[in-house]
Formats: sequence, structure tokens, C-alpha cells
Amino acid sequence: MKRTLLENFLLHGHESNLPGISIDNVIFGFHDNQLKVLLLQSQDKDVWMLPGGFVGKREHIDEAAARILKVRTGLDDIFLQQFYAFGQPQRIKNKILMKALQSMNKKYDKEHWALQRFVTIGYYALVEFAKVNPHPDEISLTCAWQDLDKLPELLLDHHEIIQKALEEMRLKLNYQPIGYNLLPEEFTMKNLQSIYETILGRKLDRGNFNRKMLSYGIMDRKEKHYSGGAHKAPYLYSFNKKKYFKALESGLGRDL
Amino acid sequence: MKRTLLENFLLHGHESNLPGISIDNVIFGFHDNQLKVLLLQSQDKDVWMLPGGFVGKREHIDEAAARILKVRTGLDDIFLQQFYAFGQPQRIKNKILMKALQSMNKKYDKEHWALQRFVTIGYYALVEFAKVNPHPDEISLTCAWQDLDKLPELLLDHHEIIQKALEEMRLKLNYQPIGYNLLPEEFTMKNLQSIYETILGRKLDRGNFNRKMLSYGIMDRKEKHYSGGAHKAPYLYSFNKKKYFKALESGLGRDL
DNA sequence: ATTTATTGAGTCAATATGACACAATAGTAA
DNA sequence: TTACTATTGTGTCATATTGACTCAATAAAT
Repeated sequence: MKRTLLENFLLHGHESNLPGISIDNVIFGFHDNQLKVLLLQSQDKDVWMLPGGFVGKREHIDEAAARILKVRTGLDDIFLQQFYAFGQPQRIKNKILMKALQSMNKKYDKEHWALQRFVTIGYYALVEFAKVNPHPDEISLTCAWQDLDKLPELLLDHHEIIQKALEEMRLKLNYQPIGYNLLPEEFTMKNLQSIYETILGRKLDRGNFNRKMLSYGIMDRKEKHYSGGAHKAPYLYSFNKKKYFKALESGLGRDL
Repeated sequence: MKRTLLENFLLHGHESNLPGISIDNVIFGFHDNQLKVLLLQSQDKDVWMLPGGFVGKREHIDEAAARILKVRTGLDDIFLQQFYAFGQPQRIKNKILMKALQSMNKKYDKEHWALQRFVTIGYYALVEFAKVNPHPDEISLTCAWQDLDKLPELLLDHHEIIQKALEEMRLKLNYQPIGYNLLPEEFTMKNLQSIYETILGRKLDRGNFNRKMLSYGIMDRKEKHYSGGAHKAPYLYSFNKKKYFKALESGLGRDL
């Protein structure tokens, strides 16, 4: 069954997809006060890769990215941002797909559409960790969250792609609802601070971070406190969506 | 002669270029205290477009962008930054190329490689206005600088592409040598301020801008004054390249 | 009951910012 | 030569922001 899907795709994919263009999604989630990336493990078991795919002949590249995201996470309406196109001439998806082709005992040659050079367009997605049910596909064994700072060996330039995603996210931190999309409805100030620290790549002072975030007036403090951890129980907050998005228009921390 | 080049390109371009991918350069220059964009006018005379081109089968997309830039400006080693990929399914280069094909009286069909949908990758370039000698090509009549705020009618989504270039440039303003690449060796503080005002899209206070720029310690003040304009002659400055690039690493205006 | 790590709140000096003011001056007009 | 004008270099000052730091409160663990 799975084999049939893959066969069909390799033999007929060129009829419905654009040649030479692929999409790779860097899917970020937040758990245990750490940023995670959703990765696939190939059947070889030794290499991990970003969940990617191709673009339909009449499909917007943004739609393609959303479709691919949905396959992996089951989620609709997810924040998705294109950030860079990667176009080294060595970008050829040979390893994975060649094995697949060989295992099919099909005839194929170097001209096979899936063995050509691909320019890949990177998107980063911000998802709420708890809502995701990772979903492997026909050429992958595993689909799992990986710590950003403990990434396994990755296919091709996928390591570079993740780094670039982080860099671009850093630039847009004050203009996009990054905390909003990564966190659940209710969260602690420390949760939010951890996200900022990871994206900015440096530690922030707790008190000052607190003061600054609250000064934007974009969060509502709940009566409830977080319970479960040791030590003093922190307040829970949620974003005031209306004020948050209003503030993002001109950029957090930027003056009118 | 020109006809032959174009013919050759349309008939054989698919052999040496990647299918379905193009490059469009937004080339910025600075003159008369205004930002300008270098545009091409098609033979139809009514539509302008960004200077673009295709990617060689073994060429890095960055190299392709640099090659295309060189053809237009004659310049090497120019600051060039990829900023976005545009992939609506309606992106078909029909108008211009169809006319060219028709005028050749060659047989062609809807499957012609140049009439397929293209995903275009946008780069912005920052060039020193005075060093550029605009250079039209075989399918263009004119190649000229246009004011950013008085753009003529543009092909396809090229207007959107220019806007996006500006937006992305705004985000990177503190991390890229934007003034350095747009200005000549010596310039006035007002020149620099005009660039910032255009990119940020708002007026800045003269005195405060002055104070802030000088506080970075990245500019050397010359003994000479600018002469030519009426009124008090301003100082000339030049960037201290070493300090400038050092400061950009952590971002202008950002703390350590 | 005591310990412990963490939280909420606050202090305070140093720095940055925004909004102005004002004298100096290069070319222009008289 | 002189007055005029628009622009420049520099400075002021009240206010806002920042970074570094305290300290009492407190929830869970011992």
C-alpha cells in the first residue's frame, strides 16, 4: 500500500508538480521551555530531514507549504512564513529517492525528474506543541520533535535551513505573533521569556523582561496560578489577541 | 543580431537553464536625495519591468542574480540580498515573450518552456548610482532609473516585488551596510538621513538622527565641506569600513 | 517546621529619546 | 557691500527606557 503510493509518486509526480522546486518546512514547537523542530527520519535510519514536498502545477507555493504542513501535523490555519530559497547547484535529492527507486526495481535514469537539482523554498511554521500529532509518511520511519540545540545529523543543507529560519525569525520577532502561535492559551511569563531567549540567542534579565512585556499591554493576567512545578507558583497569562495584533502592526517595542 | 540572440535564447534556453525558475533584481540607487529603482521598458513601450533572468543548470541562484546584475549595471562585487520567492500560479511571462515568439514567425505552442509558470526569486541590490551605466538588452528598449514614489505601470507582480524588497530591507537596516553601498565615498549626513527616511517610511528629526549616527562611531568626518548647494555647507563624511562592519555584526543600535 | 528555588515587585543610577532652540554660515538677492 | 534665507552644527532639557540589582512572598520538598 505505502509502496504503491510512493511508486505512483515517483513515476507520475512530474505530471502534477512543478519541476525543480521543492518546499521545506521548519516546524517549530515549544515544550519544556525549549524550542523544538519537527523532523522526519528516513528509512535508512541514519539521516533526519525536514518535512518537505513539491508544488502542484496550479498551486501557490504558500498553499503547497500549508498542505505539506497539514500532512505532518494534522493542523489547519497555522502561522507559516516563507523565509528563504536555497539554490546551491548541489541540491539533489539523490540519496533518499535513489534508494526508493532502486528498491522498486524499476528502470530509471539520471534524467528522472526526482533526481534533478531542486531549488527549495523554506517556510517556518509555529505550532502549538500539544495540538500536534506527528504523522510519518511512506518514505519515513519516524516523525518526531527534536531539540534545537541537540539536532541529529541532517540531510543535505537542512541544518543550514534551520539556522536561517531562526535568524529570519529573530528579525521578525517584533512584527509577528510568535509567542502567540507557539504557546497554549495560558502560559507563564517564563515560558514566553524562554522563547525570546532561544530566538535571540542570549539570556534576558527576568525582571526587565517582565516589565517590558507587561508595558506593551497585550497580555491579560489570569487569577489562576500555574501549579505543578516546585517553588512559588507563577501567574498565568494569555494574549489579548486584539491588542496584540494591533501592537504588532507597528512593531513591539517600536514607537509610533 | 539582437534578433538572433533572442531567437537563440527562446529556442534553446531550456537546454541550459532551470525550468520554471527565474530571478528578478530590484536594483536600488540613490540620487538627488531619493531612492531609485533601475527598470527596463519592454519593446511595447507601455510596460516596465524588473531586470530579470534565468538560472543556469549548474549555477547557484546567487550567482545567477549577480550575473544578471552585471549585465544591467556593468558592476561586479555588488551587495545583493535575496529577500523573497514569488510563487502565485498566475506568474506566467506570457505577454512579453509571446510577442517575441510571434514576431519571429516561429511555430510554438503552449508547452514552450518560456511560457510556463515561473516561480521568481527576488534579490535586492544596492549600487552606487554614479557608477552605473544602464544597459538595455535585446528585448528591452530602455533601461532607466525610476523614482520609488513615482513608479510607472509594471509587469505582472513587479510592483509587489519592489514593495516587498523595501519591507525586507527595512528589517535588515541595522544589520546590513545599506548606507555604505548606496552612497559614494563621501556624503553628507542629510544624504544618509534621506535613505533612512525612505526605507523607514517616515521623517526623522535631523538633530537626533545626527547624534545617533555619530554615536555609533562608524563615520569619519572630513575636513572638506560639501559645496554646490545654497545655504550653509554641510560636512562630508565617509564610513570607517572596519568599525562599520564590526558594528553591523551585532546590529546598529543594538546593545552588546 | 524548615529548607529551597523561584516569583512578583520595586529601586536607582545611567543612558537614550523626542522635541526644541539658537547661533553660524554659504549662496542669493538687493 | 549688505541684508536675506534656508540649512547646518550644536546644545538643552524634560521624560522614558534600560540594566543591574534587592527583597519579601510562597509552593513544594524534606
